[in-house]
Amino acid sequence: MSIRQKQRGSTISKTVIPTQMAVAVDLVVLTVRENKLCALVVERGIEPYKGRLALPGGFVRDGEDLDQAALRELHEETGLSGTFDLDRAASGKRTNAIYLEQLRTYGTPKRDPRQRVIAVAYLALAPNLPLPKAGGDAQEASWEPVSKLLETRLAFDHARILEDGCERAAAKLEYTTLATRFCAPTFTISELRSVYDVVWNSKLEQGNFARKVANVPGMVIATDAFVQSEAGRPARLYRAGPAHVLHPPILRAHE
Amino acid sequence: MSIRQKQRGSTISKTVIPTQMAVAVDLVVLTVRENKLCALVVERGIEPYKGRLALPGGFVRDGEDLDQAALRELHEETGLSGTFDLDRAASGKRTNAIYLEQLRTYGTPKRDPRQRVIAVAYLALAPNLPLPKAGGDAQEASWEPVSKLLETRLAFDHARILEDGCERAAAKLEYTTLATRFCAPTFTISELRSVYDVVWNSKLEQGNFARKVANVPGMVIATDAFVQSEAGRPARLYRAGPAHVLHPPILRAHE
DNA sequence: CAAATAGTGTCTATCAGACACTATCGA
DNA sequence: TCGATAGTGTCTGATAGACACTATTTG
Repeated sequence: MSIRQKQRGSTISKTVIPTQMAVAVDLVVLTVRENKLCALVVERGIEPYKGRLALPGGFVRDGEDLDQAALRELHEETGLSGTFDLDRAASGKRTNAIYLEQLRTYGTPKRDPRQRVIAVAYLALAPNLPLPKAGGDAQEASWEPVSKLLETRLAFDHARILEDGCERAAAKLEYTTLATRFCAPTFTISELRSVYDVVWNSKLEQGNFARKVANVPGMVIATDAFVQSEAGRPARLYRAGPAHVLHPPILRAHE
Repeated sequence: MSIRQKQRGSTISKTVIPTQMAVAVDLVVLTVRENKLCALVVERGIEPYKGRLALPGGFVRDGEDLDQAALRELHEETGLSGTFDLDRAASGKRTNAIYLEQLRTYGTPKRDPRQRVIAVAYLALAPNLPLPKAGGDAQEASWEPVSKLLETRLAFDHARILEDGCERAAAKLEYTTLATRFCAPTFTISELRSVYDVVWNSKLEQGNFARKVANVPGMVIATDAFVQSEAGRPARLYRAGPAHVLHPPILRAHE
């Protein structure tokens, strides 16, 4: 395949063959477990970084869309299915599909010592789901607290990617309804607040948060079911509403 | 070069050679001219899409960082220099450097009919600068109103990329101080408000906007210079302040 | 003077945050 | 009964938006 491309930006016309590179997708799959923000990681079985923890991912295949590749890798690693669809709740969709969005692309020349690899990172937000057992269809992947992962040395530039993913998630909670993606199909307001507190490392006031969420049109829809926790008054269950943007936003305390 | 990678997600170990692809950077360079949001475009001189308008861009070179490639292309197309640095104003930096940030990556298999090309798009925000004359170091690039470009048929999937870039810019004006990047080193509050109005297609109330901007700590710094326009009271000139985030944000009217 | 633009004062409705209070459960 | 959690009432300070008003220029 000898495709030639006139190089731009030069008064003297040159023809160059564009450098070919490998393209991979890497996944930052976040969830909340035991009041900690956790990410999905796999242990690398081969060099380089053999034995280190890494974000799940793999190479984009010939003729495969980037988004498709991300969905495929997610399924291969977790056995779970994902979706780029923003909608939920509407028309009783009880889908457990994990929300995905493109995060950022990383292409520093030496980020993979073997060869030039361009990594298109995706961010996924998952409810606290049990992973299919290792040894089955999926490779052994595990949830690990982000704080711990950022102390251990992740493979490649995955620490940076993970940080960027967490920051994106935290930012999106401010002005979108994506927090509900961390929750099961039905959830209590306390569970939703816990998502905010874990991702933001905050302690939002319980009463104000409940009122706030109830007043954002389309964020949550009350069901007529309740759950009883350890103690206290039973909490009403809600499901995600049709709204995507949070208006007005829930702002983190800055500075 | 026969690099092999164990394919993940399969119980039977396979080795595959990752597909190699060309990687390009494409630039959405936005500015405001004559009260219209404009983007930088070039006319394609070769097939495919010969004669069509396209976003400036080019292939990433061997050993070249993605960000470097974006800076290089920007310089080749406009003769101007860019920066990923968020800071401005502080310590009297009178840099005219155009702000850049990564936008999104586009990799649909058939987006380039010649071969698989992964395009890493960058968003650049520029003040209304004259472009160096064509025939010089830079190729002939021109500013065209975005509204017009989205009616004409841009090459490749560049209409989509342009739309995404505009949406990103509009969103960022809400909660960052990037609007000042559309302005010259010193500017009036009216000029800054015009940036918002053009990008958002809004008509913000003049008095409230001025107060708002003045009250956001670190957004703008008053100078002791004034400018006289056609008629009316002379307007004070400001320069960009050290703040990056806008707190509280300036929210668009939604719904 | 009028017209135009810059900038401030002021009022109202809304909202965030603090915190008290009520509601409803288990033990 | 107490302790715990869910949810509401209420007050205060800050803010957005509407709009009137003042300030300073050109013609």
